[in-house]
Amino acid sequence: MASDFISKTKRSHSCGALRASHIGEQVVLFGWVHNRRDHGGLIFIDLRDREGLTQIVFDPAVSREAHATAEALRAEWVFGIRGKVRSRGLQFSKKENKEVPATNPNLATGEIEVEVTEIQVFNKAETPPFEVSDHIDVSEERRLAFRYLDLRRPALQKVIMTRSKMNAATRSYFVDNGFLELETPFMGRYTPGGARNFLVPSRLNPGKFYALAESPQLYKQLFMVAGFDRYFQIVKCFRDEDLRLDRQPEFTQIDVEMSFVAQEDVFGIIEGLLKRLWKEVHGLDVPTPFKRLDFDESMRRYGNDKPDTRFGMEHTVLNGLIEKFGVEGGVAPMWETVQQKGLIKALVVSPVADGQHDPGVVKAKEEAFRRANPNPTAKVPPPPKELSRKEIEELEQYVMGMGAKGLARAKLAENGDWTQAPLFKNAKPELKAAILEATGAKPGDLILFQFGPEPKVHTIMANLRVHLAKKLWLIPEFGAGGKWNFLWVVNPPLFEYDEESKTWAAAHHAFTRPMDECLKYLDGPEQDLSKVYCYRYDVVLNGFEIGGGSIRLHDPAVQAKVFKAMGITEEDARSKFGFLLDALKFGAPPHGGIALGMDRLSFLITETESLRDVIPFPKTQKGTDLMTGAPGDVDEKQLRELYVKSAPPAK
RNA sequence: GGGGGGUUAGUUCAGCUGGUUAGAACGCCGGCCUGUCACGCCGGAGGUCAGGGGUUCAAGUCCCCUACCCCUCGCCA
Repeated sequence: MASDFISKTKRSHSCGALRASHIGEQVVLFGWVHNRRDHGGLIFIDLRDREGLTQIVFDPAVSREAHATAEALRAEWVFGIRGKVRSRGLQFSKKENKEVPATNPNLATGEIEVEVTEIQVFNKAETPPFEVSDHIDVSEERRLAFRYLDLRRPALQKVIMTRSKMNAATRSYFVDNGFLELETPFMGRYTPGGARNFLVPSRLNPGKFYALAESPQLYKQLFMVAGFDRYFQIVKCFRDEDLRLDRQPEFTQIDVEMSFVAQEDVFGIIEGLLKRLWKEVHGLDVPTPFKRLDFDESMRRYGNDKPDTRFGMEHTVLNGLIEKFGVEGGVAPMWETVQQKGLIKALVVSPVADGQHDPGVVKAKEEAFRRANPNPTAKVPPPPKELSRKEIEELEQYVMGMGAKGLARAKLAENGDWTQAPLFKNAKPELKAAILEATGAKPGDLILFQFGPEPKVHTIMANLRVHLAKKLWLIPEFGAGGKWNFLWVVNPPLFEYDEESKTWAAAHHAFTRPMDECLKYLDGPEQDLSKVYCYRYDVVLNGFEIGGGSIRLHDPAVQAKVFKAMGITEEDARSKFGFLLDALKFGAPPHGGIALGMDRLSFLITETESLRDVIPFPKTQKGTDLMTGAPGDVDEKQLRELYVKSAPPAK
């Protein structure tokens, strides 16, 4: 009986533990059939648990009974064995024409095997819908539907276990630094603004709803008011917004708040944490402090506030130049953009020199080619130096998908002519020369242009820049490529002008502290909301925002001015955040904090493709769970109990 | 809400300009095999071509609608 074996027999080792030093020992292993190789006489099985694989051998000369049982074993059956560790012995090598040790260098336990004397099958398994193996290709859809099988795959297990290690390291780091791990409610009051909330109807309060917390933001500030001084929490947050490869509706933050600190104190703590995590996971020493980049400069050079600084191709703003030449410059659409207070940006794509490609990408493409072309004399195509005309046309389709009207470009011939550049047909030679000067473009280069409304141009050019870097193998499709470029993006403006409503709105949450030297622009004779910068910061890694925070406004007087500037009446403010405003009146310490995206951190540190690879049970892009079928129907009675009526749109 | 890509055997894919019996690899089943390790060899089974509608003598292939998956803009810190 299975239970007998378990109750009488203790597991002695994991499947990743045994080494040559164990040879001769009696051991007991439990695990799953990972792979079987039946030679008729001998049967080899790779036994798998979360720690690794161990080859076990069934030899009829050792145990006829165990061998007979092993003949029936199939993939993913669960069983336990008792046996003796032995050396793998010798194997004839044709290459070396002699006997060599039969070790498997691919396995940590490759020096040994276990000769089975007793076996107990705990459970059979149906043939799984896909192999539990790292080397096979299965659609993510299938994998999500059978997530518990997918989670058996060693590569995915490793990622999930790394995440567990990160959680432990994070807790110990913060505790070591005097932080308290404090909990906050998930179910709170709905407050407008920011992300859309998931709502939970209240049965005890007909017609009322809780909102699931999009973050513990307000609560953690209350912890500071309450005097806890240093808070952290590894906490789930909920946002009912569209998903992306780096966005899930429920996700985990490392949430932090500190009293009596300035911006640099927060940076120091977070740099220390990230240093610790990279040391723990990769054994790497991440250099600190991280680089600091002004928000405005980031927008100018990269078009977004989370630049990937692993490669160049920075943007050049041409507004000044076009304005100087005026309509006589000969590029009417750009001149019009200047008139309409739009933005004109250029980006230079130079031929990629040998050795500038990402070595990982080169290697991966080579291997893929070798797999597809087994003939060893087949010549591997070289890495791309530049874009073909067809690829440039594809780029145009790509940017038009983001709402661009087209992709203006100029290919610089060796003789200095501008080709493929109808837009510059009538451009003054002096203007062209000035563009070359500003962008640094040389013969052989390709210059790409966007002009139009500022936010759109930024977005398109930012995405185009990354797209090109991947296309030209400057960075891998995913993963770090050996470069971990951490960066703080700092000093953003506090307000954002909203074209639609013609008002200034908070670009961040309403409790971000303006810089002292900007206070005079909040109101009075010098008022100019575009000049109000604030203590707000994002920490960025290789083009992903991994966290963001701010120093908070703890002074009710300044708070009142900010609300007024945003057109929020005292009444409004009271109804939205009355409890926090009250709290600030009772002696709030200066405080500030940050929240790091734990999922993003995990997926970057493990160099996986998507957040779904570091979340054990993730949602699809439509927010569904392919395994459980959530979200699902509920019956009328349940809805009635909650005083809720459901009215989905007719098909 | 918009743009792009996809859905063919259990899995990953091929299937040309519409043409008569829809293929491959892996997996699965059976047989053989005492040193394999993504074992090997021989044989076999396995298909609602996502669903619905249309065009046609004829549809996996062309057209329309729907569903689902992925990337992305908007949205989202």
